[in-house]
Amino acid sequence: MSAITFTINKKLPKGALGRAGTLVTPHGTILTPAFATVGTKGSVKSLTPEQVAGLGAQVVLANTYHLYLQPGEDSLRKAGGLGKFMNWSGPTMTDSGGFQAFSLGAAFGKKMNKLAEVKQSHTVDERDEMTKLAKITDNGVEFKSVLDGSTHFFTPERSMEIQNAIGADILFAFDECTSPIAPHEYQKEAMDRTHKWAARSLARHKELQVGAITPQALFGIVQGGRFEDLRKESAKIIGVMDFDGFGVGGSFDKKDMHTAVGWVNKILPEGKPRHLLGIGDPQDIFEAVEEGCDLFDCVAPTRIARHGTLYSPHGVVHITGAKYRNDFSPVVDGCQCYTCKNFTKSYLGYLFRAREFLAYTLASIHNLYFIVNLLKNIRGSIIEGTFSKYKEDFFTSYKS
RNA sequence: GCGCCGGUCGAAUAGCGGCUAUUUCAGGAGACUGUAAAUCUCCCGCCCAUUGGGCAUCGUCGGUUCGAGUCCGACCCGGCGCA
Repeated sequence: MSAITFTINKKLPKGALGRAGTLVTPHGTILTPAFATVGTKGSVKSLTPEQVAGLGAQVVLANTYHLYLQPGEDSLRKAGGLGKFMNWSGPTMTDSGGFQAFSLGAAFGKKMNKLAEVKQSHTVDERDEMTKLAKITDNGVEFKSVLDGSTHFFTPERSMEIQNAIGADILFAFDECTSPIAPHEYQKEAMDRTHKWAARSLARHKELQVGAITPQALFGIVQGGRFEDLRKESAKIIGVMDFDGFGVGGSFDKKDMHTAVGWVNKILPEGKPRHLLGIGDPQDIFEAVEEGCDLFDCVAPTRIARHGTLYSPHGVVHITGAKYRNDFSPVVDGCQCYTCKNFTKSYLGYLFRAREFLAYTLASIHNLYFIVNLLKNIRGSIIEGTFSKYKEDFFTSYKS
């Protein structure tokens, strides 16, 4: 008995993988494709839950590692779960902490992201190994707290227990997110480990669900990096396990991420939802929806917003640019977000220069609205059968 | 008029004989994809250039020295004190 139900309402024509669906969770319904706003620490940075709901967001994704360190699982459990704690009444999800094996491990202290263009193998500087905050073994991941340096050990079982305490509607299996520059040999090793962890996550999750008052759903995560053989193998193995849905995780080659997503989604069972972890660039979203992804999450909209970069249909706007100093038009003409309906580019640029907190709030509202609304429009276009045209028009206008 | 102190890239600063003149802010351009992120990077005298190179510059003009923002002299500004 699953905690969620997923119904496909309409598919893209000609056997394409994309579809519009309805995902019902214990805390509400998500119309897919959809963008999950990221609230890592139980807060969508700079926004109130009312603002998040007001811009049309359907679901919030938080992070197990961060919430475990602070405020801690006991607090979350006593609060009645993440939703009550943060006053978000809608659906919630939690990432397992697996991503931190990458962000605090291989990527720590480096200029690296999960979409690095892959050219040649890099040598690992051993001094870097000493400073990492995450170390991976077959049993789990040893983390050092980013708050106080204390050491903690996550196993798949522990991640499930903590996520159970946090109480989100949809949980993710504990996985290892690898570096995009890791060689095939290591990707294979990490993938095999992730598969074992998936089975352990699932087993512990099922135990924890026995007699649960509010049921939770668990998504398994496909890994395999940028390699076709590994991606397909991972999709086969994870896809037959008894998960409620799936996450597609890890690193991609920026140029053909959608190809890799396609390999995976052709293999995953059609009837279950698929979440593309950590992807949120507008163009990437179009591609991934076309290749069969239903859910997305990404820190980019809120992060770049706080750093002064705003989305527009023509590409990105650096709002502090000198050319906007006396531009008293909205960021996007006709945009229905609270920010565009009420404020000018000139004012926003000024708020950033003056380091006023309102800058971060207004910019985040605009960017989240842009992405959430984009997914809403994509969904509409799938249902109306105009997806291809909508995508083409968007790409023509949008310059990355 | 005399004496003392001080004049460094938009601002504020460091430098007190040794070669690329420091840092902060302001200004300009970027980056950011399951958040160590209200963060980070680069530029910020002029002229060419593909890496790079050439020429300036520390109030002004002289001087000492192999070498001067740094030492000396005169002058010009500003502040304080005494007449």
